[in-house]
Amino acid sequence: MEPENDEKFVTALRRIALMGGLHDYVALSSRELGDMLDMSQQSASKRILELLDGKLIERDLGARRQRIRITSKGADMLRKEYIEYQKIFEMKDELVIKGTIVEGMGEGQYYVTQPGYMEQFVEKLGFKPYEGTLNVKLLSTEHHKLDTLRNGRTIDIKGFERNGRTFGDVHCIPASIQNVECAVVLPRRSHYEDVLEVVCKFHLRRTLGLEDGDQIEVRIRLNF
Amino acid sequence: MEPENDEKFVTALRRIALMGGLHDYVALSSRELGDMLDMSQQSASKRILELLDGKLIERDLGARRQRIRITSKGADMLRKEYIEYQKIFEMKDELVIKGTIVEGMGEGQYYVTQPGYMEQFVEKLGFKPYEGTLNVKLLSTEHHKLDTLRNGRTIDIKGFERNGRTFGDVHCIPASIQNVECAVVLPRRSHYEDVLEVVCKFHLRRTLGLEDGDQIEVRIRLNF
DNA sequence: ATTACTATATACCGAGTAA
DNA sequence: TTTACTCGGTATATAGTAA
Repeated sequence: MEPENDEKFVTALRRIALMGGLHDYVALSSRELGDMLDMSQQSASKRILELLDGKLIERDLGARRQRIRITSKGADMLRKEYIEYQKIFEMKDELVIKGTIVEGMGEGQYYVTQPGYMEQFVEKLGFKPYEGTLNVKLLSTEHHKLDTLRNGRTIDIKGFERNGRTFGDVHCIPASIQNVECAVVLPRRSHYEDVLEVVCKFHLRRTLGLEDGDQIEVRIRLNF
Repeated sequence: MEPENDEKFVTALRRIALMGGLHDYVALSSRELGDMLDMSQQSASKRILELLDGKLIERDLGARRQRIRITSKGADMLRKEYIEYQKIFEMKDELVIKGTIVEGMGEGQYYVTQPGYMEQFVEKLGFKPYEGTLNVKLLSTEHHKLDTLRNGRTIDIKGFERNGRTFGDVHCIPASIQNVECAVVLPRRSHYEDVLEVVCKFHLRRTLGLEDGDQIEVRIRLNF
């Protein structure tokens, strides 16, 4: 039983993040880090080497001062803890995400109407979706909330193959827009998407009178 | 230079908090805690003793299963980290608290007009307060935000004595209500108060046309 | 001033075990 | 079953120091 001691890494990462290391390289000597963490320069230097080894930070070792930034792997580690704290202190069961309506390119309709998905939507979401999706582009300030969603419970729609084409797994969460029940489809993590696709029993654009560019709030139910 | 290793304590506290230990005693054996923290039963037992020693948890050592809850000191430790994560991920510099206008009992006026306070208000807040306060009773869902405020920066007004009566320290934070600049006075922690007193250059009730029972939003500036 | 190696001191963990 | 002691092995920290 090895203790897998993430904690000492996260502590250092948090310090670096508070200096802005999530967004850009920050100049940070081992002595400064040591002071912040209440440890010696030597230990801080070692900690930095460990973080580098674990690909949690990247370093630009200049002649005088090294500059450090947090990798996406390191950011994930921090976010995971943040989400735990949110659970502890917020105990919220809904998350509101703001975004604007954008034009769909028809793929929504193409995917939703695939029988392989449609059957599962009906069974797992409890309604037969309208044959098309509403696309909501998230405001940039809301983007990080996708990670919160991905770390919570989701309704998982299994992928399938059809005519030699692969349709991947889809992860949904129940939601509502202006009190109309619906479900959001989480975008793939890898593509760094910022558009939520919303499936609904009704034609949301018509029902709610929405047009491209309108700003809306999607209320997502976390503990369904 | 002793490393003052809070981190291992916070990690255990977080685990306990996720089980509900902030709100009530939770049954938690040293083996279970050990499993959750990836450590042995022996080490978890030791960790529990350390947490007890540091008054971070309280324990009800029953015959079969011990029950543990987090003390207010332990909760503070967790909240402090939570606030760091909020800083990292939210980068917010204001906090909006909702509440309703309630009747003041005249104590606001009594206190504000004490010269010992008034002089400091003028000096440290930058305005001469109207001789009375607006009392805002927080919605119960907003109560926890007081702790966030208490952990951030405050403008501290020193207490004093006068005619044998003791006037305590007062902690203020700059804020605004409907774009009118003001400052909130944090209620004493010990009394578990849920009423914010708002001091302002103007008579807020008259200026904003507020009446008892009206719901308002107080925008509090965190990084003044 | 840096970073980071080596050697030594300290802290920590867990196996064995008692109550 | 519990909790928690002692003890020995190991991991971690720092002082001294090189580059």
